[in-house]
Amino acid sequence: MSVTRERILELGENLIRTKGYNAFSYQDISSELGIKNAAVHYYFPSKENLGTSIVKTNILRFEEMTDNMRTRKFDEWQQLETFVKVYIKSNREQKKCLVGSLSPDYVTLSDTTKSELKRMIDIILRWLTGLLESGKEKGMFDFKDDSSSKAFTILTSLVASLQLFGIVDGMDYKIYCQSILDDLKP
Amino acid sequence: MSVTRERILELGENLIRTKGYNAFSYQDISSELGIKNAAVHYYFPSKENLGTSIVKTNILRFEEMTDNMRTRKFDEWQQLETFVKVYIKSNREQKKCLVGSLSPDYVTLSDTTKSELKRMIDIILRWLTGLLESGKEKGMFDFKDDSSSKAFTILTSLVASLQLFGIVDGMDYKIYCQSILDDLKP
DNA sequence: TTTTGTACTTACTAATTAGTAAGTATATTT
DNA sequence: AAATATACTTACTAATTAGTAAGTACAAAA
Repeated sequence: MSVTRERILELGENLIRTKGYNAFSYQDISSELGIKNAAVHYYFPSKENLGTSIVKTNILRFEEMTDNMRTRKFDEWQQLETFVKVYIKSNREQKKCLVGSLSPDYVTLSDTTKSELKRMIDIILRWLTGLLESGKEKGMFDFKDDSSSKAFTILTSLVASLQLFGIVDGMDYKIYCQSILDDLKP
Repeated sequence: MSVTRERILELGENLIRTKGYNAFSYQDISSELGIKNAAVHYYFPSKENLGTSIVKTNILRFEEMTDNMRTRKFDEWQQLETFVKVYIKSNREQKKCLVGSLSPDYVTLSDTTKSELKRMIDIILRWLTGLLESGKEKGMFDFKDDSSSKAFTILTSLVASLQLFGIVDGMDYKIYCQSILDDLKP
């Protein structure tokens, strides 16, 4: 794969995760990479195409992470902590996560981007639900709700906390994430 | 106050809460109200001005709600339930809340809109923290964390759940909100 | 050596954007 | 009756947007 293509993907993702989908333009990308606007269209004919590709890339990255944890036989706590660390890194870089960046703009996205985003959220929730379920069975986690509700609560907490931490001050993100994890301790 | 001005405020808020700040235009408002684009500028010279006015209006509305609950001597559970009902109504109308709509676009907002949004979030969090604190003292609520962390968790859950409920299916928003409330029961 | 494919640039278009300056109709005040 | 304020419209500008068609430089394959 072309290095320029990968740079566009990476920069596009960063732009979505800082400015949002509807606030970034092909000019933002081309000027940053020192190429012309038409060069971006050469790799990604439309913004819809670029957006969809970015989501697809993120799905693959997530699946690589979970596959990797499974082959390395991470237990439920280790897997959850690894997952949370992704958000801690995002917060350190002053970025939102892709789900938290695109979801509020859902109605303005094209059908293909919509369905990839939906797929991404489904994949994350399915993984997290399974993790909570098996962790609960083993007595590693304790919570009242059913696993899919709890998965949804944890995901929404992480997603929106990245959005709000860029605004409110006087809070420590790591400590906040730790409280999410502590809440699951038996 | 002019009826057109109020219509613009209401429609602008709805547009922000459905399409997002960077996806709505003065044309969206003028065509819907059957007036000209310049008429919107007559009431709100700039988009920044309109955005800020919408946030200010929402702060007033929130303060009216909490003042009203205080004068009617609502207990902590009643107050929390009333607060949650605002989100249930939003979800029914397929809208996000204003905080959840504007926060992801924070970096793209003007300074005045930024500071009003920050003020709105601070006011909500301060109220919710106080509510949780006094409810905990009275033994009505039970939770591990400190009140301000718990307030933050509840707000983020509500904010992001409105964003994600528009995408994932097969979940009942009322039941989800109930599980947030149940979680606080002693 | 010619052809072909890759990776772009040049040069544009049509649409949309926020915003403005000047005019107009109508009601209210003086 | 004249002046003034309100609530707009008309008619525009300058900037930005996504997107395109045609050309170019260069390397690799035939």
